[in-house]
Order: sequence, then structure tokens, then C-alpha cells
Amino acid sequence: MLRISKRVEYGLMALQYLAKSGQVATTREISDSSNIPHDLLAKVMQSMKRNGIIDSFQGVRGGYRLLLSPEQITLNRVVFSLDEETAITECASENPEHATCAMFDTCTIKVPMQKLQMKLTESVGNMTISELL
Amino acid sequence: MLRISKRVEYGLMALQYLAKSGQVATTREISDSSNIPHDLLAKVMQSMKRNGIIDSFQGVRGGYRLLLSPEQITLNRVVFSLDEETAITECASENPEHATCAMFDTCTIKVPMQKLQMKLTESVGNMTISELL
DNA sequence: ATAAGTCGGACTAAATTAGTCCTATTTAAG
DNA sequence: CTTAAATAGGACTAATTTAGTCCGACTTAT
Repeated sequence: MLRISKRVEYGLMALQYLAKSGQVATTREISDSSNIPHDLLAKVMQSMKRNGIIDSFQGVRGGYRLLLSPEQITLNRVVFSLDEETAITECASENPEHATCAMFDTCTIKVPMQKLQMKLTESVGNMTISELL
Repeated sequence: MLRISKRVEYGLMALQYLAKSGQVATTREISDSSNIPHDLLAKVMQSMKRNGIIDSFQGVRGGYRLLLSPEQITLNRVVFSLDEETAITECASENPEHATCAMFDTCTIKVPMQKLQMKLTESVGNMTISELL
């Protein structure tokens, strides 16, 4: 259907790691164990932290920890925290700043896109990490 | 969740147009009526033709016509005809040539991605044009 | 004081997607 | 039997998005 971003892939790997270990883990630990680019994962972790999915500790023995249980973390939330958007089209965005399609007035498929968006969010977006991992 | 391509957007507009008119229509007619780039739409129509979703007539009074009824056309089929892929990750692709991810052996989220893919295809991909439009 | 972390912004590179252009072929109609 | 209106399809460019890197600042356990 539509491709998932690397950021989201890496985010899911990290969440899985944190869920399994149950403890505080560093980005280095996670990026080594999953063979993914450390610096990019660092960004991913920061985004998920800002969103409130995970928790962080700075300094020497710092790292990240799950703040929500896997049952509470929806795919939608992960994607939103990492891609800043979960809409399949501009016009389907909840953020009006992102909904500035030039064809808005003449577009013939706004309603269909709305339906699609709802179905996607409901069936896929609302899945939780615990269902998935 | 994930953004839909312009090709698919244009394709859906065209299918809607064909379904409504019930007759043969030219790409010019459709691109004018929908305010979309003619040349790009032409590519889109060719792809859907090759896939067997629509039918074409060359020459002066030529154009395109639905070959399947809206109930028979799934979103998945439209996307596949236009984007050549419906998988959310490389490894979830049905085409082994597209499934050449370098991290395949070490990846920790293959199963989750598989689950996600199934859910997406089942809930969203299998929707038909008639349900949508 | 130092080393191991996170924080966050700026930047570059790579890949994908959107869009254009050109030439060939088909065919209805004058 | 020529012309004009179409589709067919390949090659190309431009624009946008995504991936990935780098750097300097701040935090904190040892």
C-alpha cells in the first residue's frame, strides 16, 4: 500500500528493545544490537521522548525507558511522533497548516480520501505495540 | 500513517470519472475536468490499462473505459498498477526482487512488519472503488 | 575534571516522486 | 489518402522527501 519510513522502523525496533529489557537503555546499546545508524536513532529517540512515549535520563548512566506500556502505545502515535503526520493526503490532515492543497476547491476525491483515512486510522493506526511485537 | 502518491490520487479521480460517465473518455477530458497534469495522467491511464483495470481505444475517437466494475476494483490493485508495489517494507514485498533489504538477517521486526502488512492489505487494500467513491 | 550520555539545530547526500517532452503508432473522418 | 485526435511508451529533468551526518551545548555519575 504505502511505505513506512526508516524513522518509524527504527522507532519500532527501539521500542521492542526497551519493552524486552524493561530497563534503561542507551541509543548506543540499541543501535549496536539492531545494526542501525546511531545518529539517526538518536533523533528518533528524542522525538519519541518529546511525544511522551519514552522517558530519558541524561548524563553518564543515562538512557531511555518506556514511559507507556506496550498496550498503550499505538502505531499512530509512534508514526505521528516520528513523521509529524499521519494523513494519507494533505487535505486529510488534522493540522490545518498541513492541509493547504492547491486543488482543495476543485478536488473530486476529498470524501473518498476521508473515508480511506478513517479506515486506515481505525484498522491500522490504532493497533498497539503489544499487538504487533 | 503513510502518504498516498499523486499517481494514485489521479488514478482514483480518473476511475471516478469513468464510473460516473459510463462511457469512453479521453485523458484530456479527465485532466481538464479534474485540473490535473495531462501528461502525468496519460501515464497513469496507461498503467491502469496494462493492469487490466481499464480498456483503451486508440485513434481519433479513442479514449478509456472501465473494464471492471467498481465493485471489482480494489484499492490494492490500483496502487499496485501505479506504484508497482504495495508493501510497507522491502521485506514485506511479494516480489522477491524488491525484497533485498541489507538488514534482512539481523532485523528484529520482520514478523511485526508482516503482521502490519497483512492488516493493512486486509482492511484497507481490499476496499473497493465502489465502497470508496 | 572527565567521560558517557542526551539535546537539538544545521547541513549534505541519496532516493523517490512529480512532471515534461518527444517520437511513434493507431484510426475516424473529410 | 491525408489529416487530426488519440493512445503508447521511453527518456529526461525538476522538485520534494527522506536518510544520514556533524557539531556544539548541556547533564551527571564517577
